[in-house]
Amino acid sequence: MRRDIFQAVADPTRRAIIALIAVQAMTPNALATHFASTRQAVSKHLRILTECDLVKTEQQGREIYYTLQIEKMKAIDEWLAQFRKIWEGRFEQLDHLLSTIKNKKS
Amino acid sequence: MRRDIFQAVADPTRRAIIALIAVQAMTPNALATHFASTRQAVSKHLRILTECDLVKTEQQGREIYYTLQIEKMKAIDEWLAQFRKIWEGRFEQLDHLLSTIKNKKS
DNA sequence: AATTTGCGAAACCAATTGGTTGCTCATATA
DNA sequence: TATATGAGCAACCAATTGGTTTCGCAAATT
Repeated sequence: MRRDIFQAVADPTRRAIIALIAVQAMTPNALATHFASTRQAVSKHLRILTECDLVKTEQQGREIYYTLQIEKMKAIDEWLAQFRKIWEGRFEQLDHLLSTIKNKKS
Repeated sequence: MRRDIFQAVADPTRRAIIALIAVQAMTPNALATHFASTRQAVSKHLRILTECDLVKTEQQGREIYYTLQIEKMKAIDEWLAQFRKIWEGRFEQLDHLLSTIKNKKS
C-alpha cells in the first residue's frame, strides 16, 4: 500500500490525532477517548500515519506511545513553497502598485 | 458532498493539475494531454477542486479555462503554522545549545 | 446546413476507505 | 494463579473514490 503524507493528512480524524500527539506522546486508548469511534479505528489511523513515517512508536510495558515525527510535516511545507512564492509575488506586485500610487500623490 | 482542501490535495493527479494551472489557466482538454486518463476523469478532478473553491472557471466561447485560486492554498499554510512553530522551536533550542557550547569553549 | 469539437452529466465498475465486531496475545493487577 | 487491561490483527461492511464509456448540448468550422 503506497502511503503518502498528503493522503495521511486528508482525513480530519488523522489531523486531530496529529495535533494531539504534537503536544505529547499518547497511547491508542488515550487517543480514542477524544473521538466518537473505537480504539481499533484509531489504531488503523495510527497505522496509516506510521506507514508514512509521520509517527513513531515507543513500547512501555503493555502500552504503546505514539509520537509525532514533526520533521515529516516539512514535506508539506516544501510542496507548499512553490505556491507561497506565487502568492507572495502577488503581494510584491501590490506593494509596487501601492508605492507607485504613493509616488504619484507626492 | 463535504469537500475539504486537504482531501482535494490528497490526490497526486489533482496536485499535478494545481501545479499546471498555477502557471496559467487551462482547459480540461489541455490538462488531459498531461495525464494518462480521459478528459472526463480530469473534469471530475476539476469539479472537486471547484467544490472547495481552489479553482475558478472562465468560459471563453465553448472552452472553459480553469484558474487556480492561489489564496485558498493559504488554508494549508495556516494549518501547518502550528507545527512550524514547533519545529522552529526545536531549531531555537538547538541554536541555544550550540551557543552554550560555543560560550564554554571561549 | 451539416459536421466537428469542447464540455458536463450520468451510469456503471473495481478498488479503497473508514468504520465495526470478535479474536488472540502479552503485561499488569487482584 | 486468576483476572483485567492495552494493543494488534482479521474478517466483514457500507460508503466513497477514481476511473471508464456513453450521451446530449452548445459553439466552431466546413
